[in-house]
Amino acid sequence: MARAKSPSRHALVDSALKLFWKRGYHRVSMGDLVRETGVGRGSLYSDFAGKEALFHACLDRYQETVVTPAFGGVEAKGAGLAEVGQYLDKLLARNAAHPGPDVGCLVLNTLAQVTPEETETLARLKAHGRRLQKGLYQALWQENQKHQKLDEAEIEALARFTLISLQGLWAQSRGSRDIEALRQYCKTLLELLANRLGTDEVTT
Amino acid sequence: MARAKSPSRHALVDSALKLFWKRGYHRVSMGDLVRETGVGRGSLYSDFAGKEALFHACLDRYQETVVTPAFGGVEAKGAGLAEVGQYLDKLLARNAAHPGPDVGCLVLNTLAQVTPEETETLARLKAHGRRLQKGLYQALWQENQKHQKLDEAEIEALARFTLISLQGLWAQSRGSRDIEALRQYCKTLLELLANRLGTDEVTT
DNA sequence: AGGCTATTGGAATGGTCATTCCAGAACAAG
DNA sequence: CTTGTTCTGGAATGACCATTCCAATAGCCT
Repeated sequence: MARAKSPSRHALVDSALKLFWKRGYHRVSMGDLVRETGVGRGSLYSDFAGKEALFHACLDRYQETVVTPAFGGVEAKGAGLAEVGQYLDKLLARNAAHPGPDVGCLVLNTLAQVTPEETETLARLKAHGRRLQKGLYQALWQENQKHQKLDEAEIEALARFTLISLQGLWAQSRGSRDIEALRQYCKTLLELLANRLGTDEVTT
Repeated sequence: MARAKSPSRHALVDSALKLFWKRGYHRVSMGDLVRETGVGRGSLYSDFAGKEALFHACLDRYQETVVTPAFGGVEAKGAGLAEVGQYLDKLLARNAAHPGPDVGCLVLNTLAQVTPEETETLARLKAHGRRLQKGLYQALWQENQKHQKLDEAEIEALARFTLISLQGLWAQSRGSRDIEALRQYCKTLLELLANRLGTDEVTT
């Protein structure tokens, strides 16, 4: 029936994801996507309803191939502050690997450009936030078991704080090449969290 | 010589600022600006070299009319953690005053959309970051005088952390209507800072 | 009023973009 | 090879945009 698709669907989405991530949704044209993916213009429109649908596929793939590998450790059963530290290390390592100004987080970049009308896109961004929040809550809860200094509401607040604060890390990484500043930020964040939870050293 | 300008130059820039702030640089067209400001198309181009120059004027005016009123207290001589708390209160109050999803911070919104080529714009954004960083450093330094728990390098790191973390607050405020979450974030941030500085209560 | 200058807003220009269309190429099966 | 199907990529379409131009207009001074 169908002829073998030249680049597999995953490869296609990966190429598109790379472009969207680097330049942001609005700065990528369909022409760019045709050039980058190697897939014909007509085929793009028969595989996806349009530019926005393709972007949604990219957001989903981003969760699988970027968020899960980095954040999965925090979501794992029994994870604590140490796993949060490892997550931060992964973010820093990715940042250091890039040559130019970093690309930051696809979700956060999109958030700053999206309009209230693009409800489908917004829904995906919110789901991402809930995912991180939940993972952080579990890890902090686990860590709190050691000394039981906080009640559940306080852990909830601390997880929320961490999530919002982390968004600053991504925003910052877009504009600055100063990796040392980012490293220092991560170190301070971990110290503050450890301090509040009563854990005095964090072993990564 | 010159005829009185219909809306004063400040009023013109204020109108443009409002639009840019709400919708972002790329989502505002010159047609929008003509409609909103009430100034003729030709006049806009004789007063400013183009859209980007007008935007730069808006960024400058943003510093004067938005940043200074909110952040000036932190920059004042002798300011400490209490003034940082007042600054956060002002941010929250502005957020609560808006009906729809908040506009966040013009500088941060722009940061997510700007390209590395727009050097003039980038320079202004970086200057903004330096301004906040400096103010925060001074306030934290002042607060640290009370108990002298930290050395200067640690204060520097704490100021950097606070700055990056605050960027998350603005990012978050764009996507969510959950003011309570923002309030909780501010509360937690202040507590963490106070804790690290040895100040146990923060009176605003 | 009459002349001068600054301002105006509509039209024209040249560009980019998403999306649609379609004629032909590439492929598989008979 | 022939037929039927899928894929391709260039061209066409219609929309939007920044910028430039310019004839008409509105205010100011003498």
